[in-house]
Amino acid sequence: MMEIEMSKMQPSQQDMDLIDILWRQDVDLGAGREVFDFSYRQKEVELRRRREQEEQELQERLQEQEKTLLAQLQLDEETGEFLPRSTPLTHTPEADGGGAGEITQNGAFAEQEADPMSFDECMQLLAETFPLTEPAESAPPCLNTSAPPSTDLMMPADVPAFTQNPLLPGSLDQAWMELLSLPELQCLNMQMQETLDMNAFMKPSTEAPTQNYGQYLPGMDHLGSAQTEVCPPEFTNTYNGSFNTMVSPNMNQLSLNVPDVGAEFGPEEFNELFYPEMEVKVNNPPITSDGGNMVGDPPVNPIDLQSFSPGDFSSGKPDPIVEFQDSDSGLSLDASPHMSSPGKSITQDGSFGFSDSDSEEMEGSPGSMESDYNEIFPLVYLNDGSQTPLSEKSSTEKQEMKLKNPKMEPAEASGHSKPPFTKDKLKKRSEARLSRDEQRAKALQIPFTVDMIINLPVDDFNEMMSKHQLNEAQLALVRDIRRRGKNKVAAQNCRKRKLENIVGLEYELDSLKEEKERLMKEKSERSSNLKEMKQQLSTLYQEVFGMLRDENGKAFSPNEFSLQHTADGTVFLVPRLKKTLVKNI
DNA sequence: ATTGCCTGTCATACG
DNA sequence: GCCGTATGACAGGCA
Repeated sequence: MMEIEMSKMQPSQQDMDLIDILWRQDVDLGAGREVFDFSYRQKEVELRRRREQEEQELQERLQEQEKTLLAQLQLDEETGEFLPRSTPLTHTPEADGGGAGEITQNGAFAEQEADPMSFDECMQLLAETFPLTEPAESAPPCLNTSAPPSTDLMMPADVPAFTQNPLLPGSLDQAWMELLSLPELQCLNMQMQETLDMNAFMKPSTEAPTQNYGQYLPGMDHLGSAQTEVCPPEFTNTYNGSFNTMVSPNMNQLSLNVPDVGAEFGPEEFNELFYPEMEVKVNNPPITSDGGNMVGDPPVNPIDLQSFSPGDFSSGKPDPIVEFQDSDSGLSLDASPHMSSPGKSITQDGSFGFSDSDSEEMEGSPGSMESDYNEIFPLVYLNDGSQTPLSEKSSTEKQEMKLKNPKMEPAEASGHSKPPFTKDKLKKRSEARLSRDEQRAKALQIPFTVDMIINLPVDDFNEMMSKHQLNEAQLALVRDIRRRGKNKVAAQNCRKRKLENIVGLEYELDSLKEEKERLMKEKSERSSNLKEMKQQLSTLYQEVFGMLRDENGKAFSPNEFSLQHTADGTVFLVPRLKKTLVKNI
């Protein structure tokens, strides 16, 4: 019993691997890791417990900070603003340099005598002084309702940066820094980071594109950052919504506020908000000392925090999301409507729409016909209608084309039961082949896409051809393309069938071998039985024959007589000579 | 450099 | 006879 309990408490590495695999599989279903991971849940409970304890300490610390903050301020009775006291209590970050982390911009942690004003009084004062900060929150001195972050975040959008409020500079920064530097919150941040990444990955069609265009589209980073600066409310809402859904319920409001900061401010501001100076973070004693029980956990990386901001992911080190570009998602970038959007457009080298293999091919054969074609017709490229010069085509034909294009290359797309790598290679080769034909078609200025040429039914194909005056070379090329395309698919199907036949024959061969083995065994058994029965019959014969006597009580000679029996079981003693005679007769 | 595999293409046969 | 399909054979790319 104890062992079972222990095994439950400490799942083996194999169990953890299994859980991990199952979780990764179920992520698509929207299930979170915590559903499966026992240790994860346990960790959360432990985290919650520790967090409550830390909250207690933080409350006290924040009270201290607020007191020191207010101690440095004096109320301007004309403007109603708090102004720094003339007494130079503050230290600029530069002055602080890499010094003790306790001393920050406003000297929040300066070791001075605290103002006798209570924290509640301070909060009351703050609420009265800053009407923009929604005093309704009037803030019990609890972090969960967290006056500091929320007040900052609720500044109107036209207040450009957090630091522009001279009255609430460093102490709140410091508080947030400390909050985020706590080991538990580091852990939470990392979990949030993971979840955020996963969330972005799981919602590529709705949120991820708008969030990540900046990184997907080189040269458009400025757009991303601009978007960050003037983050539209729906964007922020979307982001918050997605974030809120992914944050575990037991995460307190403090954690929920974090992405708001990122959404409200750009990543730079976000970074500054939490890390006005790296030195402060690095040298901040509470960070390192409090992280004692999280040995090995790296400190919160500003880049990690940056990923909370929806706008510009491109700055700093590569975001994990970037990996998704290379991941084998099974999505064709060429097929993606986003990629054909004006954002990508007819790009730098005019190679819009060409696959990687196309590029490789072009590079691999610099003097080839394809590259020449590319020089001759740099932009007139036939890409599934997006760039086709099909101006004369009727709308019905275009619609037909749109309907038919999605099912192009069916044998390549889905019909194969080959291993994935084979499929990928097949696709790559197919793209290369298509690109050759496309290059040729482009060279001869054929106004159809290769897909159309190959996949249209005969009647439609003929109709299409009849509507365009093509010269001999164009006609020949079009028919070649169609023939090659169809034959290619046929060859693929043929090979597939051949493989299936081989597999089927192998299976049949195995079955026949098994059957043969079974029959041989059965034959052997029957032969053995027959032999045994013959032996028994011989024994019985001799026994019966030996018991027979003639009138004189003499035994019959086996050379002269034999026993024979009929179907009804009657046994006769037959003289051998006689029998021979009878037989002869 | 060789080899085996994969794929595209051609030629041909068949329905 | 045309078209689509099937298949053997060949060539080229690739690991």
